[in-house]
Amino acid sequence: MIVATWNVNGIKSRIDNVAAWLESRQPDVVCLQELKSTDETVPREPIERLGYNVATHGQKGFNGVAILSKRPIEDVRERLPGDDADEQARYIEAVISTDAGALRIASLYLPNGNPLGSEKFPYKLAWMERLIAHARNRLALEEPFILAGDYNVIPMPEDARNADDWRGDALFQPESRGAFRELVNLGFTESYRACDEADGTYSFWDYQAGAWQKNNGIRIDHLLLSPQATDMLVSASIDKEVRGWEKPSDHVPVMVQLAA
DNA sequence: ATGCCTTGTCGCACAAGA
Repeated sequence: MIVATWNVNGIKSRIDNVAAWLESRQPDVVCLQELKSTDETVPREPIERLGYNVATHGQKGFNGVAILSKRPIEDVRERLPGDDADEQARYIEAVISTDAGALRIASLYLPNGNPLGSEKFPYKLAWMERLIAHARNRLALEEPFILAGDYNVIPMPEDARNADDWRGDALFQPESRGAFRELVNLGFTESYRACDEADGTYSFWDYQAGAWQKNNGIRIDHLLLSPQATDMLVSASIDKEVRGWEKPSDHVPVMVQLAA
């Protein structure tokens, strides 16, 4: 089965691209981020027509995450635990039954954190601490579990075409990278890196300054696999050609194939 | 470069993104 994550930068503006990609790639489970829509205004029909169930946690204008699945979506939970005052729609988790048993999957949109010096950077770091605490609890269940989404973290210099351009950016701060490392080191496998894919393939290219044409990208969309999910890992890949489509998102789908 | 695009908003300029 194929499990993917894709920050679509507005589901209403991207619905034709999303439907075309679903139809051609036929993924089993897809985590979406940046819906920029409420639950009521997400265009479900073009997705459901292709055979997908849809679970959304939307928000007007900003954020918003979803899980699409050909199989039934069960036990849906919204919001990351740890801060009841946090109103931003950045996390949804559910359980999906497969031929190999139950798979727990989360779609997350980690805060950007820019600009440094604003309240946004400590919010990002606090959100990462909440994610680490929740992930620790989930790993204790010892089940196949995938944390997929837009992490807004460049893990290593080789995950950027020009790492020096990002030295002053929240996505490449030592604190951001350290928290990401701490998360992975709880026992997750960062699937794309683990599959030893070649450097130079990214998951985001800015709309500005011809970043796509120059391949001036960064790899910030990741699928983290629990040990039980890692046992099923066959391959990892990035559908970078989607960035060259008409009216593209600035992110492209990242995916794993699992033996299930 | 506070720049360069793109999306969404109780639009007619601005916030937010990364």
